[in-house]
Amino acid sequence: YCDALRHANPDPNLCLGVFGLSLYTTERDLREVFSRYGPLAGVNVVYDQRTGRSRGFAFVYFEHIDDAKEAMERANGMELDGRRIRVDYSITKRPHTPTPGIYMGRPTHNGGGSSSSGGGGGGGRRRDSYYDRGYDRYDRYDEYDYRYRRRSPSPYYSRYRSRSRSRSYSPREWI
DNA sequence: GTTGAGCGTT
Repeated sequence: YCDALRHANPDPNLCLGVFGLSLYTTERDLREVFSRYGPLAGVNVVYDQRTGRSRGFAFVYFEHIDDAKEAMERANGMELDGRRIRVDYSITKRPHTPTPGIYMGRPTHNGGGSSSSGGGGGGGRRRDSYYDRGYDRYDRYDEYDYRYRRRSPSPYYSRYRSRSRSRSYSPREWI
């Protein structure tokens, strides 16, 4: 998407990215502003996982594409909480599926292993192209590692394995 | 009310 960001504007889309926000602009504030252009399907301010503060950008989902278009044009450059905001059609459509950040399936020694990769066996949800976008950049093991180091060698393997039956995810899908 | 260029988790 670097290309898309550098060059042309992303294609019109129900999801708008709003950037340059004040740290104090809330989803409610955004909803107030953007619902002027039409019904919203949702608003998501992106927060820093550690501090809990806004990262200064958000995503606004419209229900109708023409409302999204109008909002894009009218709200782009508007001032909000003392900041001039940028509004674009979103490139990414949705957040990544949250993962514990560690591979919890069985190691796939023998090449053939169980069913195909990429889909995963156990009937877990299949990843579609939405979820794959930008995946390798963000869903790194490293991002989560800081929470888990200094613990026993494989705490999650044992903990989650025992629980996994009652949970909805399929271990082999985690990274 | 740190900022500040940014396309994503609670």
